[in-house]
Amino acid sequence: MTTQKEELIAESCPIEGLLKMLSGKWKPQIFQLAQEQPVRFNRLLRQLPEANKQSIAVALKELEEAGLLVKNVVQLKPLHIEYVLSEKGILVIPIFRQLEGLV
Amino acid sequence: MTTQKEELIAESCPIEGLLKMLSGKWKPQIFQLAQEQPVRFNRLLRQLPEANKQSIAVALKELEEAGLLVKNVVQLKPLHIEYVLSEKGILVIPIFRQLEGLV
DNA sequence: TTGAGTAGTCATATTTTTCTGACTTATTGT
DNA sequence: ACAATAAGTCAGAAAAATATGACTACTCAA
Repeated sequence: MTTQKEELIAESCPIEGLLKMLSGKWKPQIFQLAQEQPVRFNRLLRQLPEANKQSIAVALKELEEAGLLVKNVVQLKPLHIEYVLSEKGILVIPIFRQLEGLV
Repeated sequence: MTTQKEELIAESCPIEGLLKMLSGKWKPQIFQLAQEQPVRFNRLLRQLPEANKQSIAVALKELEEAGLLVKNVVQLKPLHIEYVLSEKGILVIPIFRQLEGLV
């Protein structure tokens, strides 16, 4: 739950909110993997063997809430739920490439 | 080498390190303020009245370590220690402006 | 019917980050 | 001499993030 304090701070500093899109454990890695192919819960558990269910579930939820990923149900039995990059997510990629460039 | 459809990416993720430049409490705000004028410890305590000494000290140290700020001793008595944007810090600004633009 | 795959949730630890208040060392002003 | 400002440091407490292991609910193949 967001406190009053956090809201005031977020309003006063745009960068802070932006960084929260991808800050949090495994979120950068998941965002990376999503650039190659849609990501799925159980596959991520295998791709990131040191991650745990909980963190991956939280990361997927927050990446979706941040508008970087879109959740999508694939009609296979059993149902597959995949997360693909949103339009916004795609726009973010070249910007992070620039940041990588100046390190 | 086996042809693995599900590739393991446990270790390297360039974005992750980049985000750490500015993730941490008060670091985005301090970076913002540093774009206006050099920042100083005690002045930050007044500019960010909800922050505490410890966090500001840590933030300044880490922003310096990340190469975004440069520490500089001003020969006033008592000595003033100010932190100014580095070249790299200046290069980061327009990139974050782009990120702000797509929200 | 049993076992394995799908995608999670939940309560409880453990770990990491942040906060609090006392303390330091040096200089200036009254 | 004493209070105020500079720039911090430190230990311990509180809060937040992350990890662990058990559990749910559905489908498929043997």
